[in-house]
Amino acid sequence: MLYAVFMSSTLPPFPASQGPAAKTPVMVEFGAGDADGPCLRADAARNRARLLDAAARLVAEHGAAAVTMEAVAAAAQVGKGTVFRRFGDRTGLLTALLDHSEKKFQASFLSGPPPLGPGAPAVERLRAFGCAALRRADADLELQLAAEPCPDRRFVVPARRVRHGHVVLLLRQAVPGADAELLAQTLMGYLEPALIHHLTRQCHMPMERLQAGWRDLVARLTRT
Amino acid sequence: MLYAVFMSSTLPPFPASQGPAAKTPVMVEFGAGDADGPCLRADAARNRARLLDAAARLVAEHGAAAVTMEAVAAAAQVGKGTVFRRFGDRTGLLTALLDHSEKKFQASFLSGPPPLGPGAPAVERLRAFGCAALRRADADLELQLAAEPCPDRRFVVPARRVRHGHVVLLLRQAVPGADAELLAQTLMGYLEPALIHHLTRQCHMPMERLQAGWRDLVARLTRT
DNA sequence: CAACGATACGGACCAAGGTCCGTTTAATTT
DNA sequence: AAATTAAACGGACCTTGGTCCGTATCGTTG
Repeated sequence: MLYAVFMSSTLPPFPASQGPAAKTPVMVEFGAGDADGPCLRADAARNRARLLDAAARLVAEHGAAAVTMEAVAAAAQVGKGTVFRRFGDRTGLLTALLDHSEKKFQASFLSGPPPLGPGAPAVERLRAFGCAALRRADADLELQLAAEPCPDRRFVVPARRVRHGHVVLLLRQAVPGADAELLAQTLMGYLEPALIHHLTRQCHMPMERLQAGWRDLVARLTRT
Repeated sequence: MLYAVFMSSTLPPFPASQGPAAKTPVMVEFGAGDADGPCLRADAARNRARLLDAAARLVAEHGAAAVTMEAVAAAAQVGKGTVFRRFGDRTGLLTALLDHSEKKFQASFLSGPPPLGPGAPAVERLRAFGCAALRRADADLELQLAAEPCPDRRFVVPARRVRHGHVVLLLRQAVPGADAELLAQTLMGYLEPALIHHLTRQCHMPMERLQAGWRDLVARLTRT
């Protein structure tokens, strides 16, 4: 798969910008090791696990807003600096928390059974993709909202690039003549957590309406 | 005009959550006074002007990132608390900075000459609206990015509601059978400052492509 | 197993947004 | 003009994200 490199959103955050630019940061090696970050040192791995565990507990017990970097550090019995070294920033930590389910989702549309995975016609996959994405977003909306990065990073987030790439691919098949890039961005916009939150929680729209909206959207956009 | 109440995005921010809920906050009175905030006390008005002036100067000279609440307060020779009382928060201040041009834009599509204003067929107005919005966004992207509120307020911002309402109206005319609400959200998503920033500044797409994309989008969505 | 270099650790420190509340001042009433 | 009151003022203070760097630890090499 061409964009498999993007799958893990918890690579190394970026080797901590410590000291001036004279530290030869060893450049992140993609694809090393297995699922999680490429072979951390023993203590680092242990702390990472403790931190994620503590963060998850905080979310479960007091909501995403309670996930303060200091609170997490304290709950994991670890120094604050450690949290930042491991996850870069708050967004990174929250994203790591979402990583597992996001990867499952990715797997399902990259290589799962049709109509989501390969095997079904592009338009049908597109339909299924949106509905699945909506369901997934609805599941842990609060966390996804809290994990949203600042505006100028939002489109560079690995998870988003994977989804985007997928939609572009499907669109190119489904509607060859069009500007797939832009069409894909439009479709992705419909799946934005902030929008879903607004529509479902603030406007009280039922999920079915959003899904119908997505199907209609796909229909209109792919109509030749 | 039905949604004229939303036009000024610099009403009173919200009477500062001072003290417990026993202060009878007098409820914001819409539509009082003229353009700017409804008849402030003399000193308040003076300070407001000074603050906006100082903020604008800071943006011009050192970019939006330099617009620190303390920096603005200092530059305007005013206490920090004053800045917050007047504008609520950083987003409020930045939004106030954008208010003037936003109102001009609103006027142009609410009551300006066709094809933007009333008089042209809905689809045509929709096309014109997007292209104008794209141009406007491109003008002071940095500021608009910096003014973006947290995810769960993004859709409640007055300026956004005006635009949204307008698009819904046009869509209802142009494509009667559809779910105009959702279609409008989709279209609005294409005009999101963050997206425009990504496409033009990070992907180096020319503005013309974005505009063509918009026209295509409108064409597809309004096709019966 | 001792020495060593790379990596991780921790918490003091900084910056900036946001709140609080005692004091001052503009407007209104008598 | 004095008294009164609602509103505005200012800056100390709190919280939280993020940085820095001296110290401790891991894992490897001789």
